[in-house]
Amino acid sequence: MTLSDDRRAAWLDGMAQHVLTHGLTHASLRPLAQAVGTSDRMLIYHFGSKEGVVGALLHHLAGGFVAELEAALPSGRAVSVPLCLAEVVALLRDPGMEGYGRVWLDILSAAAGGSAAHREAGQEIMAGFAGWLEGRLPEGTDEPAAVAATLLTLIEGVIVMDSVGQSALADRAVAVVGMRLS
Amino acid sequence: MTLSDDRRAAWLDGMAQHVLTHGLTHASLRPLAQAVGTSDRMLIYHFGSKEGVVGALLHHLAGGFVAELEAALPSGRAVSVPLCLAEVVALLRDPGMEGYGRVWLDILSAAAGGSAAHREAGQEIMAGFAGWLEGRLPEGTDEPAAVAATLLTLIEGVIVMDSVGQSALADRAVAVVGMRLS
DNA sequence: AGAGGAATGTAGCGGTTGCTACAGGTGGGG
DNA sequence: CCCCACCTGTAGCAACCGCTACATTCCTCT
Repeated sequence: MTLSDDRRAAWLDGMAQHVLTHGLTHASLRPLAQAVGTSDRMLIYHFGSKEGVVGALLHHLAGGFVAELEAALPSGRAVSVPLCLAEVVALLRDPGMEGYGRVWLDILSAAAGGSAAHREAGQEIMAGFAGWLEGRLPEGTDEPAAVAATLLTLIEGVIVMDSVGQSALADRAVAVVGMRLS
Repeated sequence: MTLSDDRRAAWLDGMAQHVLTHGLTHASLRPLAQAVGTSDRMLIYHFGSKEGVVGALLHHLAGGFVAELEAALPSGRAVSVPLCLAEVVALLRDPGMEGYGRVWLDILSAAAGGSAAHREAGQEIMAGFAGWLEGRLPEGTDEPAAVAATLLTLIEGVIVMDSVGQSALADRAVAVVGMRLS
């Protein structure tokens, strides 16, 4: 259980990478372990159980997601609410973020299925996203929390529409809301 | 492969019921078969493979979903766009529709994971939902298709927020958009 | 009644799952 | 030096997965 922090972080990085490309739903211990050069035996030993592995991995992914957001759009505040919305949608559609979209839907599915760990990870990711988004709203926005909630909900809808190939509908929605919120 | 239509429909009903309460992601043939009083052997025999079972089941669920929508709000058009939005959100949050929300997220997860069958089912469900929603918009709504796309995307976002216990954020978004769209 | 195809039960195959028992190695403190 | 606690490789277990071979029953058509 002592496992040096370096190695733990390296394992989590490697497993996160594996999950981002292969999905979280059907991730099993042996491929996960192979992705970081160890064995299922060791994952169980150091994390206690698969639940422990997944819990740590979800927490790691939540941090990685906000880090990715801040790395991609670090410049501070957007110049208008519609532009902010458009920027974020474009960012989430970037191929580099594709994996997060997939894992995100896996998390939602598991959370809706009753997994407390996934539900909590979902809340953690959502909180991080909401905080980052609110920080990007133009200075002096009225009711920033309400606007952020609106953008957030709409953006989640865009992710859903994209996942079934209805990006066109999502684009219309973004355009309409952008116009009404300006 | 000949399987009378009655029995096929009964099987699909039973399997749909099972999936609506136990989830689609981890549904396996043996429990599915037991739920309708047959064996995995028979499901494979009549549907060819698990893929065949799931494909038929997804199609059945798509039909069942729109049927449920029309049964719940049959009265025709809403009196205003914000009211329409509020009604639909309330309907989707009804405990009777809970199973569909869960299965919906399972479908999205699988679609994002690359399953063509789930992706197509997602499009079918989305199309049915969009059509029904557009038919509920108040008479004389400007650009009904754009408004429907907006509501649809926002509603998908609400489903997502609800699944991680952030209904409060979703409510704020519904309120804001309702105000701006009136 | 007999023939033949459709439908079904039984049993099991090969694979994967999470997890574990057992046997070692390895390194630092007495 | 030796001992003991930590770490790890090997092998395997029991359960489950989709699927299938084989034998049998059932129904229909002639």
